Amino acid sequence: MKIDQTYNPTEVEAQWYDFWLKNGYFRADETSEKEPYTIVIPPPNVTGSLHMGHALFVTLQDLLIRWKRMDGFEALWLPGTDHAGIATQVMVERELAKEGTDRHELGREEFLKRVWAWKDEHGGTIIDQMKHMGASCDWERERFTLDEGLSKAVREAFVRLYEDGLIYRGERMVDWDVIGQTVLSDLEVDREEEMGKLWYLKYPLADGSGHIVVGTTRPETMFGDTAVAVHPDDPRYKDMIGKMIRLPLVDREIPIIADTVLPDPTKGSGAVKITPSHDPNDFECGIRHNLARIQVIDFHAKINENAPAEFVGLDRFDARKLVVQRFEELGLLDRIEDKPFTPGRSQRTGAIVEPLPMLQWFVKGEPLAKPAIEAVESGRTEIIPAVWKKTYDHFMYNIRDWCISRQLWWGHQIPAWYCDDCDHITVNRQDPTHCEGCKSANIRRDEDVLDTWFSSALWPFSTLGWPEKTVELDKFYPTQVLETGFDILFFWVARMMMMGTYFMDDVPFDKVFLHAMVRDAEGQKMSKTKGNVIDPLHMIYGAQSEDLDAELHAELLRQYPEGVDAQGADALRFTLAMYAAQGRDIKLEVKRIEGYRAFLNKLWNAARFGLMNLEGFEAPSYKTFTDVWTTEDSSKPFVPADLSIADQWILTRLNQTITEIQTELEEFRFNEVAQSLYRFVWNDLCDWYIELIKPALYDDTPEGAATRKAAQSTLLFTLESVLRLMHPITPFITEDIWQALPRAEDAPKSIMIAAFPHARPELEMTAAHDQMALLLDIISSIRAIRGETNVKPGVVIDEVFFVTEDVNKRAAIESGAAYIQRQAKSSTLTIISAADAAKLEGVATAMVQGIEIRIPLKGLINIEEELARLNKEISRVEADIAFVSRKLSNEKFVAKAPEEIIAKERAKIQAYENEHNALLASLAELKTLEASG
RNA sequence: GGGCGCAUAGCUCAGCGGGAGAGCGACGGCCUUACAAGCCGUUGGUCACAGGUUCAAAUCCUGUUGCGCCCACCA
Repeated sequence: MKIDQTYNPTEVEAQWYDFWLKNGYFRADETSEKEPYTIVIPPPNVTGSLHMGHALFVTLQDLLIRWKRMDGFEALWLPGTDHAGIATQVMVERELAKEGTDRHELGREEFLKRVWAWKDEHGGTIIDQMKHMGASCDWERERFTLDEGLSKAVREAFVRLYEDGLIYRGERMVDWDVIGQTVLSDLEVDREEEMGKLWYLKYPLADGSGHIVVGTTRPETMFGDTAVAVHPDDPRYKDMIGKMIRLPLVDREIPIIADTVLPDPTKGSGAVKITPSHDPNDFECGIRHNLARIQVIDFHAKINENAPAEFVGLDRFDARKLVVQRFEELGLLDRIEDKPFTPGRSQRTGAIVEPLPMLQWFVKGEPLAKPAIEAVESGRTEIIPAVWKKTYDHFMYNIRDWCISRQLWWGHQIPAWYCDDCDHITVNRQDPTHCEGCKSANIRRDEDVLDTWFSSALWPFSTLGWPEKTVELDKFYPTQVLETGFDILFFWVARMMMMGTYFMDDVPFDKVFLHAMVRDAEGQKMSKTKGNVIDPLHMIYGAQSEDLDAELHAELLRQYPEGVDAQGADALRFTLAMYAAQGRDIKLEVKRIEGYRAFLNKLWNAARFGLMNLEGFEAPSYKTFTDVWTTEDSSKPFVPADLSIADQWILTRLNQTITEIQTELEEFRFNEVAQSLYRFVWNDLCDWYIELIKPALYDDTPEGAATRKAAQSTLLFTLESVLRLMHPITPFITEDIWQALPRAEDAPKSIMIAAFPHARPELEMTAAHDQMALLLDIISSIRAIRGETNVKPGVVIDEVFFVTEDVNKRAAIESGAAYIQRQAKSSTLTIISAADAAKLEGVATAMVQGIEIRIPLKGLINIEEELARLNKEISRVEADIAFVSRKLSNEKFVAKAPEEIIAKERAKIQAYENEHNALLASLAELKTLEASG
């Protein structure tokens, strides 16, 4: 049982995933008696590949699942992928374009075959990559939003919502993606402010009595104007209401109408051109006044034949220029103002969307939102961090109907049939053969598919077999936690809440944990154009410079021209957990991943040290040793004999760490979990405990056998326990080491099915812990004197004196002398009285927990240095005294502060004064010594 | 236009009523038989600014400034 001399993450991580998989440890049993703990994965795009955002959610969700699995729950992490309508379709279309064809030439059926082929070829990539992260998903339950079962769920949901009047088809103003050739929902349109212009155009009155000026940001839409609206109370235009305008360029007459809703006398010229076909406001205004709708921009953003000949076929922005030019030529351009505005852009294609009135399918927002709001309000579902609740509420209270139809082929085709002979629409669970209204066989199915997010909204129950009443659904719904990024709070989380409460009559999850966004070290979003992408797989397996893309990874190459070393999935996971403080951007630095790999190397070496010193050590039976974690039963306490105070100290620290981690996990404070582990492993276990027990371990005499065995037991127990605590974050290295540790026959086969530690009262050995803590303080203090007075590390200090009247402390020093001697490189330790201390000449002094430490110099210590050190100490203590006495002399403080605070301050000042006196005495002696040469 | 968040050590961030913490960096010293991917020590901060509440404020309240994000039919 040995492990390699150096920690090689790639080697360590190679074998264990298959081992876990083969043993079926990831499988969740729906018939189990155990309490369920379910997380559904946020399904990544099926054609995507792993990025840092995925790496973060895999880390956090796997952490939760592995923890709960070890903790005795029936843990289900349900994986799957999303068909990602537009994204996937666009990729295949791009491929077709290279072949010089397109989907229309291919036809719907052939095209879909191509997409499925693409999916089959590339769809496994991201799943495979998640496995490299260590994801312990129940792969046997992997789902795909377009698979048979989920398609059935989508169909059922659509039909039911339609039957219940919550889905309707209607003509509404929608945002059209002129590149993607589909409508988009509000959420898929991004708005970013840019500088634009506001053109003031003169529209001549038909009777020749003058003109009216309208302001517009979109002059090219004027071909579709069907009115100009003014406010009835606007004195400037009162007399013009009812008059006709002769619309320039198109030579058509349109009325000036009075409208109280739209025109704002303080904005623009106060008169608004009305283009019902190309502006949402104008659309509404058109309905109010029964205005005609003339579409002048087509679906490819070109001017159509409703405009004068010279404009037909022009791109809308070219047309804009020409319109302005013609107006200027006609002397009808009043003026131009600069004006910032925010055009809507398609999130996917970047195209400036064109608002158009179209017949589309919608889901009603309000009735579905109500119970979802209620669920969060009542605390049934808790959103963490709580700040997001406001955002959720704001969205839900202002929810708008959701446009769910898309003019794509890749997706769930809408189950609606239109009749050519009557206007009946058939919506059915089964494909109909004829019209439900007139029985005609001339029916056509709606060509459109559903928004991808419609199927995602059903994910927490569709993946468990809904609409069938399955055992899985019964066991695992509602899920316990939804863990995802806040960027899809509206797209996904809110909609799952709505659909879950509607179809399942219960929320889809108890808790929603929203994590931060992973960005680069400067806080910039990772993107190809910025060249700041950090690929998780490069971090895990390393990347030679030639593996890196000059464009994509420009920043990384700048930092690491030679490429990066393999850091391992464990180091990446530990780093991401460490970064996962609530409600913040994650500014990922490669250096930090390297730092945590060093931490894992530290753990590795601690284990190696353990193994080297456990040779021949027989592990006690699992049932009586490490198995203490499986039970709260105190009849099975952990009681190795002959524990040293160092042993008791580390066990107490371990127990304290377990307590901390328990709370931190429960409260999703993953960064603190990682921090507690880091501190315990590095500072407590490695820096102190291992050093403290070396003499005991190296002692193979018969007299030392008992303490040696106690140290071995404690070391093994501590290592074994901390591996379990770390396993949810760093599964590979912990398994690898754990498998190498001595174990009894009856131990479990894998750490991942071992029990997660809970704090145990019998490990809280306070007296020994405090005694050891005192010794550690003393050691640190002597080391500090050595360091600051330039005593060479190799030099042994002959004599160290301790002054204290406290019997307990005297006993502690006496019994712990060996620790001090070794750790602080000192030989003779003597406890003396204050009177004898006064006789010492030329000593360095320090104060620890009321104990004076005095080290005679005798050429050992540099006097200059010691004087400097003393003076620094003295001014520090004087500042402390001043601070506390100021507080204590404040009458109000003494009158109003709680008793224990005051008592604490009194004790403090006492201690400071003692220290001060000792230091002053030492200073005086030192000066005498210096004077005498 | 409305809403939310953030300003703490050179850097990245914890802390969120009782005397400012970590990691990295910097500086000094060590190849001490687990680890130089290491060990020992040191340094480093008007906790953005201005008021207020309190015996006590980095922490609570108000305002200011600077960044960031979200929502909004934005002539």
